[in-house]
Amino acid sequence: MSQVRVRFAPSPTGFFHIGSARTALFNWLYARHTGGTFILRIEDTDKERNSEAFLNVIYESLNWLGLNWDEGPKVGGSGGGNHGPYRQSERGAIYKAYVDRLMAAGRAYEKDGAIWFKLLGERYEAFDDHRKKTVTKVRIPPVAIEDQIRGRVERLEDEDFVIVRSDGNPVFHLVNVVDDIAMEVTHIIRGEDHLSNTSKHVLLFEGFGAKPPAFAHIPLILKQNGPGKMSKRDQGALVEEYQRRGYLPEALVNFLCLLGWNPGDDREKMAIADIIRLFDLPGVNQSNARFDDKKLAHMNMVCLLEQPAERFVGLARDYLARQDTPVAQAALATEAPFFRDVMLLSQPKIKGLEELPAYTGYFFTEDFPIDAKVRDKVMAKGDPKARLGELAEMLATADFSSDTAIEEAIKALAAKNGLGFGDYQAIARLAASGTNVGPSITGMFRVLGRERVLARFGRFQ
RNA sequence: GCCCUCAUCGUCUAUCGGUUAGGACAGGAGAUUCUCAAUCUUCAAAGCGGGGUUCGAUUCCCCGUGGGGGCACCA
Repeated sequence: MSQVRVRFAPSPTGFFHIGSARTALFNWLYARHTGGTFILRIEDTDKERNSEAFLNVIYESLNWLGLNWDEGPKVGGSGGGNHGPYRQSERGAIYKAYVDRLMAAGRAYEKDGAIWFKLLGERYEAFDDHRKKTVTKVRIPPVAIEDQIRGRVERLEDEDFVIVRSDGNPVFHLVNVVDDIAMEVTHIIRGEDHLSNTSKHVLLFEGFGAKPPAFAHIPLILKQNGPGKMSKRDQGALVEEYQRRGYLPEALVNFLCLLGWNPGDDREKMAIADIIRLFDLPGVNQSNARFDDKKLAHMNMVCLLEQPAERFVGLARDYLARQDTPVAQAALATEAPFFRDVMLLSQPKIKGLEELPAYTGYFFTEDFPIDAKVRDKVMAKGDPKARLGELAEMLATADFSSDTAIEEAIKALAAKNGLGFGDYQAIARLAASGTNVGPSITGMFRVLGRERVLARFGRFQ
């Protein structure tokens, strides 16, 4: 029975946080690394905040990240295992049975309408400074765990605590432990914010006569600016935002892996298969990590550059299809080969798919804007109108079949007039695209085609 | 206030007692190029403080300081 079973247990709040994503990721990696089972369990005991739409946020984010679960909701008919149901809202009877066992064993009692877990030891009264009242304490030895990441951690738990509220609802600590026992979870990989809860959990495991699983508390992700851990309200905290902005899931996954873990050498960009092979719990860092969107953006660019042509064109199409702007509509309405050419011309130049509309807009309409500031700057130097005329005349009969053919033609023209390529470049770009940034003008001309280029030159004032 | 935990460039990190303390992102400079990116070269940038242990500590121990988390009939 050395089969690893790990679980990711989010509660459906309507948001899928970057920190949750990493917790899910580390659990998933460990399961895949060990050939174990990755369980998705929904902690939806808070009925007020629970809804089907909120559940979908979780499913969609996990799916997008590629973190498939072996047991849990939406897996086959029975949840992919015989440990279901996997939503806590459907496990009430199980919790009740476990609490009854505790009561029968004298490890739980009722007080003020709630059910309390009973610590076994000498009792005494003490004044609690924080709560400003006298409480009953219990003398027991501190609870010690051997954390897979932090080593030995000891903490004293010296008060009975509530496990079922007076309204009949079981509390987090109880359901969490009961489910981990019932689902035969072997490793609990969770955020460090739960480290202080672990003593309660261990006591509960023992109260149920169960051997506590291994614990691994991973460091937290701190917000980019300001103090504290990242929370849902922080800029860039939601997974769906990256999905919406056209980030590649493998880029986010790779980035998240590096926040608190590394392969032990200088490798950063890695295939997921390699990460799975190299990942292990003792390799996880102990200190919190600050989120860095610049590094994420860089990782995304690296991934984008690596994409095979057809995949990139597909990604670009998918991204634009979600935009619902005139530019995106126009782009999608063009012939597939033209669309493809434009995207492949842009692939090595952009840092993210979200730059696409602004970067390629002028390819898809004749009604593109002319940047006034750029125009002023370009027109102020030399005699751009004359250069444009010479270029138009030459291009009317030039070979448009390849970038190099166009390049040679322009260079020949420049040489003939005792000028350089640069004397033609700026005005040609401005007339053809309305701006001063973009792919090489030779590529731009080839893709636009002679007719369009000359027409744009002709219209340029 | 109490408890737990962490500590290397601005940021993410490597180093498992002996290194010119390495890499990446961000930043500076340069090269290249038809612009902008990318790319290449290059510069700047770190062991929180104080005690120990040791021939020798970034590395091990203690104290302090600082950061983070937790102290509910929230999850």
